[in-house]
Amino acid sequence: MTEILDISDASAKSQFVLYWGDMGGQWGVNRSVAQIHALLFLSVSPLNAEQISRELGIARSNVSNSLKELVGWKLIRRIPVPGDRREHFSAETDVWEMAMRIAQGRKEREIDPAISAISDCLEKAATEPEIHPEVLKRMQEMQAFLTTVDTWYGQMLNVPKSKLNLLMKMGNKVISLLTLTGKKSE
Amino acid sequence: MTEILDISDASAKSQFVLYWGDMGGQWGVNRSVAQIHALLFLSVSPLNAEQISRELGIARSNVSNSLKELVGWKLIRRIPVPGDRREHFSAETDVWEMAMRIAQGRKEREIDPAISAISDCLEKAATEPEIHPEVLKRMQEMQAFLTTVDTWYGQMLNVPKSKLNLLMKMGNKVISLLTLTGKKSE
DNA sequence: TAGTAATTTCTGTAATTACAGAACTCATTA
DNA sequence: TAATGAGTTCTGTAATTACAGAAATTACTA
Repeated sequence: MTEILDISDASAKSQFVLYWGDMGGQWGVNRSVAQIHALLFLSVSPLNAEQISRELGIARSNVSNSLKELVGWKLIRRIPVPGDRREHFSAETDVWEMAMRIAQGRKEREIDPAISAISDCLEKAATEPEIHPEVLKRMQEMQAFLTTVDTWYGQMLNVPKSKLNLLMKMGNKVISLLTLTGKKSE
Repeated sequence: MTEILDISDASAKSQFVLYWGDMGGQWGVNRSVAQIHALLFLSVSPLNAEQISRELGIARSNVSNSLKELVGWKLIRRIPVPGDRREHFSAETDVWEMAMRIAQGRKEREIDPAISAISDCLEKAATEPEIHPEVLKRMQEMQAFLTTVDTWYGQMLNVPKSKLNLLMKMGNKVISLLTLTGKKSE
């Protein structure tokens, strides 16, 4: 009988859950998923589906599907609670780790398919001698760009978080390090 | 009387437009908008709304709204064509520039609102002495993270494209430059 | 093996979003 | 000032997506 989440501190916390929920809209995640994620992110102990359902007032089935999606993004994971048959879930709370999981998911869902789609186009273009050279060039540039970004993403995902943090904190100072090679640009 | 786009090379090009259109779905852009963007991206000369409408078979009104949205993202711009009263549009074709415009838009629409939403929560949390310290900590970490990313984004947006390109091409090699400070991480 | 709790999948409905076509506005020219 | 062309806004419908509740499945317990 897991203790139901104490709601006495609901205000700031539940406000966070609500905000996060409809920001999900902007981010392309539906409200239920985003709310559940927020709730788990702020929960100090793992929650089961039933608790989440009651806490957020959303249907049990919806919770089930949303949890599946969050697990798919690796933003939450199943936590076995000894002596309790029900599945419990808790969220990744390291924000950097979280960001990297999301980045990984986006790479797979957004960039990779784009690259392969453009590859198809370029293949077909190769069979069209009459294609306008400028059109071909633009497709190629897009392809090259996406490939660069993809590779970069892939590399960054394997960089330890602390280094990433450092890198970002340095921000554009990093640029000066490169300026040794000092080409004029734009 | 602007010459209508020659469709003889339609296949690879129109395939690109179609692909791009439904990849828009993944990226959170609707099909019409994405298709129009793709079409303009591959067009060597500016197009007017009527041409776009006919070429893609979408309603004139829809084209009008979509163009407005693309202009809002600064991915296309109005091009006055001398001797033609109609408005013509052409897309940014520099892929780096394009990416930066999108990044800028996302920063404004996704990150900035998130930061201010969390600020609200933290403000409210400050008035709740009973709040669980761990909950507070997590909110703060999220806030700090988003702020770091936001600042970083802001700085990167002002870096010349060629440097960005270089930076990405170097990828994780950049990390080694920092390793001088050589902390062990994770 | 029957019974029950937990979870998932299915089915229909509600809500949202995308879109076409019509109506309208504004500018231009006759 | 009427007539025409371009562009936008409005209105209703279609398509999609989100979701609740029911039915079905799976896992455990007696």
